Amino acid sequence: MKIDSVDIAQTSSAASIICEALKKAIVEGRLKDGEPLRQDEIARMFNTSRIPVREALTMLEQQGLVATQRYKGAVVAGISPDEAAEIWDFRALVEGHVIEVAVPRMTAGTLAEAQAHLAAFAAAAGPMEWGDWNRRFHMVLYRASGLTYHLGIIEKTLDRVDRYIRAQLSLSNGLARADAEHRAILDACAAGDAGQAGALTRQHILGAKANLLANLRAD
Amino acid sequence: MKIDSVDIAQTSSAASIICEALKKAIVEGRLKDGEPLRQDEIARMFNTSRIPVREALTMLEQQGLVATQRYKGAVVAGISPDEAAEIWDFRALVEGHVIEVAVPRMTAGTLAEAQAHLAAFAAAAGPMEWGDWNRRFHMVLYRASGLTYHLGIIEKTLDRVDRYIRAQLSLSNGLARADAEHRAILDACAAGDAGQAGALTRQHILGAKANLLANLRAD
DNA sequence: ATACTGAATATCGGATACAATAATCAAGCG
DNA sequence: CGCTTGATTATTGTATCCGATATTCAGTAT
Repeated sequence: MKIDSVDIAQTSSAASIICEALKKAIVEGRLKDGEPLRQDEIARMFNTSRIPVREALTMLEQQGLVATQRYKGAVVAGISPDEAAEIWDFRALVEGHVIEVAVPRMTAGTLAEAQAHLAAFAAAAGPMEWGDWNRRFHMVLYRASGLTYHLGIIEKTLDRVDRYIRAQLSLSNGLARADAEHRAILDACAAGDAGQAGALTRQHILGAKANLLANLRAD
Repeated sequence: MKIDSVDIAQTSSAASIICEALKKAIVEGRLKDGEPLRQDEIARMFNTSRIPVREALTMLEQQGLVATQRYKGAVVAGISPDEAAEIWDFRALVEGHVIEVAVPRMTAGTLAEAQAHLAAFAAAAGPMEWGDWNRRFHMVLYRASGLTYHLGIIEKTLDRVDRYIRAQLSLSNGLARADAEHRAILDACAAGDAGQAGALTRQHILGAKANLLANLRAD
């Protein structure tokens, strides 16, 4: 076999492509809470029938990103202050644990990558990029844990709340504060102090929770 | 309005009915790991077309209960020893935390209900019932926490592994040991000792993990 | 006998068409 | 004028049909 081979496997169906596109729009906050998602309209956007659209919406509903009512359609699922408070507590619990497992397994490459994401975060120009680099920074550290199941749950949870995190980063001091805390977390990781990394991560998340709730209440 | 009104709302579509039925069969272990799920076969069973079947399968895939390959179909998703180990650690983390939150919020009714489930558990006759009452016992205690998001994650995780728990309960000493540990947990709850309840729950889960891994390795 | 080739079958992904339900709106009645 | 009632429209849920892909198996050549 002397020719170069390309993996031609179509691993992605129309449904999953549509799902990913919608998910991205929701996570980035381009689709607002409660905004209805019409099957016909989406089908026309992607030049497909409604069948794959319906499967995409089914996936998103399972992920908690949209809420569907029979014969009434799907809307972007919002989040109540109570839910928000609980989800941030959950994040502190799980992400705090995962980073403690991760620290002793981090390589020089892990730390370098996290450092690079931190620099990109500081240099980024708008809420979209801030959110992206923020998330990448944390996930690189978590991924060193090798805890696949935990990581999947974390990703799902972040998908659910990423747009609120982006909004918080945009507020006054949000960016500077996050940056300082990120550096402290990374220092603890570099020092191999798992307990400290866990404690700082929990503080980071619970501090964000307090800010978020204060702002949600302001509305 | 003087007549009795019945909620005639059809909250359940064909897809969700099929999904629940398949989920029950998988969770109870009646469908074995790797067993293929043919669309038209299932469609015939429920007297529907394949469309709602496909939506049910996408739901189950999102929940991690089936694995789908494009143009090849869906099979019941098994679990590797590594995944099992990680999932039990996750359970210890989350369920341990949730019960600590729950203890101070438990009412006399909560404890009575848990007690009743314990009795039913001891009186039950086979692996199916053991599994059901075991799960109900734990969930009643967790539910007192009021932590909706955490509870949802716990339910999803238990769906994923319930058949393995059932299998473990059927093994020698599995039942007696679980019963003794359940009583200890309930006692701690009744005494209002959240820390103790959390510690016992974690032991309960991590002990089960050790048993499970020993048995998985024996194969 | 074995390995390759190609047709036949089984199964899945998607498009079109129809049925069921909800939302809108106009007409009639008090 | 407000409320109800019925028809119209919009949207969703499901069935049927068609094209795409994978699998199986018979046939053939080496």
